[in-house]
Amino acid sequence: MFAALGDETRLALLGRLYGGERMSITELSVGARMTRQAVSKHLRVLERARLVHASREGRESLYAFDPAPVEEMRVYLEGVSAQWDGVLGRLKAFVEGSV
Amino acid sequence: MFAALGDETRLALLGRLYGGERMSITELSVGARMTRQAVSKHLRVLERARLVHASREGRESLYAFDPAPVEEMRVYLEGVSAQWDGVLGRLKAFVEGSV
DNA sequence: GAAACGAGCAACTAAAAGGTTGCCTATCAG
DNA sequence: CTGATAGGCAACCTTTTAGTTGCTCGTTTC
Repeated sequence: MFAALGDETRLALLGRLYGGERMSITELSVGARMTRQAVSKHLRVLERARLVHASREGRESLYAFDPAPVEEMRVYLEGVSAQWDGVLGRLKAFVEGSV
Repeated sequence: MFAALGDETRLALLGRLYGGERMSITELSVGARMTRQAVSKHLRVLERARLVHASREGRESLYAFDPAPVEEMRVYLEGVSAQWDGVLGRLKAFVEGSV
């Protein structure tokens, strides 16, 4: 997931889908300075990371933002922060104890 | 920052520094199945992302985990989640209103 | 002071990622 | 039915990234 987000183009795509609107590949390609195929590839990367999902509708694939992974990451980082505070606390205690 | 975290090796390095201990490059290279130079390069990537910082001590560079960017990201994602809930709410209202 | 250790730098190779082009299929509109 | 539109697939090129090797330099240690 970090890898999927670690690309400006993909972040931009997510930004456009973030409004909640479902968009086709061609639609998403309009602003981008790259071909439809390139956009398509990026969307698949995002899809593999579950940040986005597609649904075929007639002749077009509509992509939509998927918030679950973001939420999961948020929760995970909360844990990281909390544990790190614990680590700092123990280090502080250790240093003070050894003076 | 996403790009920096989007690499297994670097995540592993962060994992080892996460304990709060400062470690030298050679120390960090021990478990890794790659050369010291490769580890060194990864550490610089992490350093550029401010996830880690080094301090020279005699002939060795000691690297330490830096929690600030993680915290920033956590806060940022909080905003993302909150706004997204807003987006969903508006969409729901719109759909119901248009029926 | 010499051997050993920790690390930096530069050049190089290999592999992966980002992008393009060309062609083909399915769907929609006239 | 025909033409235009949306997209998939595969081959290809180019740039970046991950990793290695060889050499050099400063710091310890004996």
